[in-house]
Amino acid sequence: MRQFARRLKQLRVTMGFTQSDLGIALGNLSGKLFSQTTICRFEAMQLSYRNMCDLKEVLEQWMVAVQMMDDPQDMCRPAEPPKVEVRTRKRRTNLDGASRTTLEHYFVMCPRPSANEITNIAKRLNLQRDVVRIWFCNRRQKGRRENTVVEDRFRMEQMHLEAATPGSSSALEQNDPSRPTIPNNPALYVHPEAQSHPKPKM
Amino acid sequence: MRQFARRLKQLRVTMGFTQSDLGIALGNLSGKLFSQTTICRFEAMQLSYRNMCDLKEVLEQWMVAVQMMDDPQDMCRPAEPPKVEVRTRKRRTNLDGASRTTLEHYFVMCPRPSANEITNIAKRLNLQRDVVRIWFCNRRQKGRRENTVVEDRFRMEQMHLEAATPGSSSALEQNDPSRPTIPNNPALYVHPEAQSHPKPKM
DNA sequence: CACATTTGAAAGGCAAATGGAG
DNA sequence: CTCCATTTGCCTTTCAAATGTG
Repeated sequence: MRQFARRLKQLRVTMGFTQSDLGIALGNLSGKLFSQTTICRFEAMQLSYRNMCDLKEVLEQWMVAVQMMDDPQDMCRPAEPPKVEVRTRKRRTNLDGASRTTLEHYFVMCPRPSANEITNIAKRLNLQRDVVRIWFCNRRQKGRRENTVVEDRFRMEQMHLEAATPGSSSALEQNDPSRPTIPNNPALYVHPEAQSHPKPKM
Repeated sequence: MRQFARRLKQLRVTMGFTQSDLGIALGNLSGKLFSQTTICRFEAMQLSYRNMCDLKEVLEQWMVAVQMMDDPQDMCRPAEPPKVEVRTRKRRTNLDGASRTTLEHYFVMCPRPSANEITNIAKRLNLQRDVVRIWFCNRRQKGRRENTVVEDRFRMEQMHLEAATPGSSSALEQNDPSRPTIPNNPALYVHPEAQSHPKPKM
């Protein structure tokens, strides 16, 4: 896998593609378009193993296709316009600060609005209903997460206090596989292959 | 100006364009294509005043064009392929870690290689000659910059020492308009209009 | 070439969108 | 629909490549 990521990057660069270009190329090659960010993560192996595997497939397709290309340089770059309209994933909405504040306001008043309420809020903010619905879902999720973290901290403090019995003060502090300390992407544990290799840093 | 930036962003968002989209749109509208980064900076007013003014022109063009568009949503998005070939600015080369290290190595040996040496290095690294030449230019520039900073620090320390004569210990320390402490973009001082407004933060 | 400036590729933060299960 | 885990991307920022002027 690590192998593959490396090869991919190499090919990409020698073909003069940016991560962004590649993402677009995937789009009008197999209909699955990706952002520069995702390509970046793939190359840096910052995705879950599953995720890596899924992406690997389309990327493989691309690698084959590109090498057969007559015009070695670009060709995939300008993004064919008439092609597929398979845009499956909805474009990420970008809520502006104002909308966010308002939503937040609604949230504190009622974190779980009814279908009707959602519709109203959406109308008032001039947003798609689903955007609002999803926002509340995500917002709740966030709240829960934060609570969890707090609890965890609390729990940890307790543990520390209780562990105040100096039995074996060996520096094995960070041996707690039950909560890996990784803040954001909790899925990113260890890839099956990833054994030692303490981050080659490049 | 601040006004304009705000209006631009608003229009962009309501038209469903991302910063990236807009950059591309400018490309196949007036031939001057910009990265998402630049658009971001414009909206955040993080460019020099001059720079802002220059960009403002093309952006104005876009604002007009978009509003006349039949298809309000996209249309400018897919990036027309046959259009202009005016790609003036060279695509930014992305040197990989290895090349960089090697170049750095050459640099310590000889920070100012002759034309021939440059050609050789380029050949050896399989890079465009100009890329190498420019790299050395920029590298020297960086070196100088760092030296300057170091010297400045040194100078400041001296000043502090000398200022040990407590004559008027009023807290006017940070009144040194000759060196504004801004590390990166030294051109980004204050826009003519920018008066107070201590960063609206959004 | 030096120096100032413009500009962008890649990476990071935050969170919007998806998908499976209830 | 909700919860929860996960995928994915918009905007941002950093570092430096490219440009322009003298």
